[in-house]
This record gives sequence, structure tokens and C-alpha cells, in this order.
Amino acid sequence: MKRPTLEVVAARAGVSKSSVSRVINGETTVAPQIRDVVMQAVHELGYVPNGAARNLVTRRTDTLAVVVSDPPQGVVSDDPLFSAVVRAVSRELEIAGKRLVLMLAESDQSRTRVEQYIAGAHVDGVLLVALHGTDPLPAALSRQGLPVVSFNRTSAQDVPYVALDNAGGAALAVHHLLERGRRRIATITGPLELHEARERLDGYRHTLRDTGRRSIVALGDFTRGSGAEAMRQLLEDDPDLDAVFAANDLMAIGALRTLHQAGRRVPEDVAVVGFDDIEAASYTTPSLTSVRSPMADQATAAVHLLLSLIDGGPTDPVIMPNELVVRESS
Amino acid sequence: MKRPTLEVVAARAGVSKSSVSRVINGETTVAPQIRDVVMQAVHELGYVPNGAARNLVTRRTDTLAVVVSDPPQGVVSDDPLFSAVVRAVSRELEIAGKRLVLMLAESDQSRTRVEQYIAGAHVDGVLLVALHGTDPLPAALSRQGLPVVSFNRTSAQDVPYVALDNAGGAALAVHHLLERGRRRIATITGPLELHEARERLDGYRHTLRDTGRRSIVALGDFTRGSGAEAMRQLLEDDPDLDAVFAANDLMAIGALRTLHQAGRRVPEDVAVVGFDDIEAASYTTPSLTSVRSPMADQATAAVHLLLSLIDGGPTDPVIMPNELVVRESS
DNA sequence: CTGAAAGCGCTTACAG
DNA sequence: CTGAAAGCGCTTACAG
Repeated sequence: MKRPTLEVVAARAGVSKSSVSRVINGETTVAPQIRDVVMQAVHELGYVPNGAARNLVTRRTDTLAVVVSDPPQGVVSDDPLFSAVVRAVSRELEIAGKRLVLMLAESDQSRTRVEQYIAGAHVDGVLLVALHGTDPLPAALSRQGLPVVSFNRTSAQDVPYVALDNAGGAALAVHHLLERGRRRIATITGPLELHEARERLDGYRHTLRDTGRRSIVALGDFTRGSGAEAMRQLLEDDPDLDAVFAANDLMAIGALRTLHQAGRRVPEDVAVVGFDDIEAASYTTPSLTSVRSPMADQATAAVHLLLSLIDGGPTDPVIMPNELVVRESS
Repeated sequence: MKRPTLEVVAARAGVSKSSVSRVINGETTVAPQIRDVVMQAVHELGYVPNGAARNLVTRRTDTLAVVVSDPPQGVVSDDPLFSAVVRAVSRELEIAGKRLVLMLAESDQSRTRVEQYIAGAHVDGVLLVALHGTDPLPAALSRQGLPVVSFNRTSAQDVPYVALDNAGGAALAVHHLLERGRRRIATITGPLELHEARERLDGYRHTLRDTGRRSIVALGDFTRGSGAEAMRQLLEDDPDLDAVFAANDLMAIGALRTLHQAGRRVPEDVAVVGFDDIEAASYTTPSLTSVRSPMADQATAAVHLLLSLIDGGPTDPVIMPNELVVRESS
């Protein structure tokens, strides 16, 4: 059974293809009687317009690409944020009546594929989720003249973005620890080539400096193992520390383990605060205090920004505030 | 700067549109010299074929839809499996040179949208991820005559699927506990309207029956809270139990908490085994023994099944085996 | 308000 | 092996 076309519907309804098209597209300049007879035919035949034909002539696809650019073992893709972001974007696009093509760019090869696809006029715009500020994709895509919005700050100047207030979030964590009476507050950083990591470190540093305290810094790379290792090193270098701010939850979880092995009680001896508030943060023992990144809200904002860009609206960067979720570890 | 068309490339290369088309599509019946001059023009102009035009005439889109059908607070979407499945599918489709349109069906309204979209000839096939065997979508989509494969067993008879060996996984867990010398092994079930939940319960029951032991069953609904509550009830009903098999990890995590509060040591007093091996399973204290569902492999298998269906190949159901990941809790 | 006609950018028999 | 022509299924000025 072949799919019916506009022409078949028109014949059935006894009107022109133009009229059927107008009814289908909800134009108001159609006589009610024509409208009715067309709708009748549409229902009887189960007609649904062919997408490709429509896209070809309108030059729109009502489809947006979400490109997740990250190495296979990278930070974005493997962590729980992936799911939160993708789902929020999907929901928001559905509300806007758009479709989502998901593309992973995990290698140079797939990056090329993404560029080819984008160049093929399959989508109206691109939402880029890339953690590395140095990712070449934003610039490459933006060069194609297609609307591009980034889920993070990028090195490409002209790409609008939505970003977390990372420094503010770190400040939130440190202030909280100070209020709890902690005096020797260390931090475990992410990989410093990432914006996020640098900004969180800056927030930590500035807050301590403003209160006349010194920073105690250990380097991590956002993995659980690196958090455990950094914590070991911190305990060795500064046995008297009484608090740790980890730049993400995975490292905080690693730190918890090290503290447990070292016989330090959390939070009595050492308070721990993480960042991101991933699901696992509430499963640890003790449960983990964390800076909540409003991933879903950020995703929603990014979609709105992209839609605005496509419609020629404003494209000012959006900075998302964080909040602190206090649990047992601090 | 307008995108160049086939016609422009043909003019530049001094050949016909037909020849350009043939070169672009890698047909072998082209003279080398024509091939070269066309490729030259393609590169100079940065030509990429318009997808819509191509789709219209070929009646293929090289795009597959992944439909995740579940209530907003549902089991599939909110849990960590979502990300694993979506990523694995995406990778596999990329290898096959296909694109992925992701659709969430969280309400009747969005279900309708999905059906409309599928009917619009935007995709060549559908991979359906729905936990509820009673979901109306498989049947509805399959009725459209488009290739559909389900990530789970469904009530629609004619929809090929890939499923986990749930009963086998449960048996694995119970045998393991028996080998550890446990004698009073309880279970916490998932919501019994789900295939998964029933099959895991059956596996538990049969294994115990085969060894002459009785079942101790508490009902849960796959949430952490329900696991905690079921565990409380089990302890009350049968204070001497020495092991629990929870039908998923979230419930197992809830059970761990209840046991901790009740002063039972894990695994010394009560051994705990979960199912799914989500990421959080390795973060708990003690870390959780779990039946590993090979989600990525299952996703890969589902993609292969769908591609096979599209090509008119075999479409036999695939059953994925599980393995047990033994950690500290048992 | 309605219809006939052109055209979107490709692919594909069909001749040669 | 190559090219001219038809056609995929829509939308959209343009007349009326």
C-alpha cells in the first residue's frame, strides 16, 4: 500500500493541490468548506506530508543537531550528565516542534562526518556539547554559516553559548565550609586545560584569599581515581586539613574513599564538598554535599538560545547560577 | 554565499549533471578523467549534496529513529541505562553510516507526534526502547509498514526484538548466594507488570525450588525507596534471612541503607546482590555485587537486527546473556 | 479565496 | 561510458 500524496488527496477532495497544501499548513485564507472537505480526505487516506519534499522546497527541516564532542573515555559522555542534558534538550525541542538528530563526535573521523552532515542541509541549527574549550568543531561548524550554539564556553569567539557560573559555584562551596568552621580547606582540581576546571579553581582561590586564607591545591583530572590519589597527597602534605572541595563529584567520591582508608571521619575530621550533584552523590556513605549544576535548565536555555539565533533574535551568552545541596559529608 | 548545487558543479567541470551524480555516488562506470575533473570541481566549490533532494528521489534517508517510550519519571529514562544505550546505538549507527533521530515518548501527546513523524517518511526504520510490554507504540509503528525493532520483548507479536536473559541472570545471582553458603535468600521484585520484573522473579523462584528451598518475596517497583521499604518488611517478616537478591541495583541500594540502619552487617550478616550493574553499584559501601546487563552489547545487537530487517535479512529474536560482577556485598 | 504552473536539487531509466 | 529528460512530492508566487 503506497503512501498517498498531495495529489491523491486533492483528487479525492475535488480541489487543487494548492488548496490541500494550504489546509495542511494551517493557512487562514481557506474557505471553511474547502477546509472541511480536505480534512475529510486527509483522514480517510491517512495522509501525512512527505518530509523530504517539504524540506526541499521550504529549505527548512525543523530538525536540530545535538553534537556531543568528546573523546570516547571523555568527561562529558561517560558521566551522568549526558543523559540529563540529552533528555532536557529533547523535551525542549519537542515543545518547540523540532526534531533532534544526535551525533557523537568521538574521533577526528566522526568529526568529519558531522561536518559533512551539517553541510548537507539536513538541519536548521546545531547545539554543540563539548567540554574542551579548544575543540575545533565550534569554529568549523560556525564557518558553515549555520546557526550554532554551544553548551559551554568555547574558544570560537562568535559562537553564542550557555555556561555555568563555575567560579560562583566554587565560592558557594568554600563559603559553606567556612561557615561550618573549617579553617584548612584544600581543593582537588580538574584538568586545567578545561575552562570548568580553571574557573572552579579560581572561585576557590579568590574566596579563600578574600578571607585571608591560603590555598591548598592538588591536581586531578575529573576521574574518581585521580580524586583518590590527590586526596592521599593532600593528607601527606597537610595532615591538619579539615575540609576538601573537589571540582567534581567523581573526584569527591574518590576522596571519600581515601579518607575512609586513612581512618579520617567525614565530616567530623574532614568535610567534603563536590561539584555537579550527580546521582551517585546521594548514594555514597556519607552522602555527598555538592554544588548542583542545573544541567536541565542549562540545556533548556541552550535550546532557547539556539531557537532565538535561528529566528534572528538576541544571542547574548547566558550564565547559569548554581546552588549548594548540603548532605552528610559537610 | 549560497550552497552550490549539482548543476553548478557540472558547469564548472564541463560535464553533465548525470556524471557528477555518478561520481558523487561512487559508481564505477565513470571514466577516470571525468571522475578527476568532477572531484576537482567538488573540492573547489565545497559541494555537498542536498540531503532533502536526495532523500526525495531515493526514498531513503539513511536515518533511523530511536524512540524511548516511558513515562517522565519512568524506569528507562531516568536511570543510568539511558546514556549507555543511546551512546552505544549512536556509535553503531555511525559505523553503519546511518544517522540517529532521538525521540522521547513520555506522554500520549508525544506518542502521537512520534507516529506522525514516522509516517512522514523521515526515517528508514525505528528502534524502540520501551520497558512496558504493554506499550501501544510497537504495534502502532509496525502497522505503518516501517521496519521496527524493539530493545525489549513486547506484546506486539510481529516486532523483532533483543532481550536480556532475565531469568538466567537471576539464577546466576541465586546460585552465587547458595555457593556462598546462604540458606535464607529473599528477593525484592520490580513492578510485576514489567516483563523484566516477572522474569527475574521467575529465575529466582525456579532456582530456589530446584534446590528445595522456599522463596521469600517482597514487592518493589524498581525505585530506591521501594527497595528500602521492602527490605524493612523482609527483616520484620523473616529476621533470620541471610541474603537478598534485588531485581535491580537501585532497590539493592535502598536495601543496603535499611540493613545499615538495622545494624546488619553486609555481607557478614546479610549478603546483597543487585541487577543491572549501574555505575553507582561500585560507589556504595560496601560496593554492590550485581548481575551485569550488557546494555551496550544489547544496543549493538538491536541496531544490527534493525539493519538486517531493513535489508530484508533474518529477524530472529536475540537473547543476551548476563554475567555476575562480584563485589563486597556478597 | 482558488488554481495552474514553476521550481526546489537531486537520481535514474533511457538512448545513444 | 555519457547526456537529455523525466520525475520524486511538495510549496509558493502569480493571475484571476
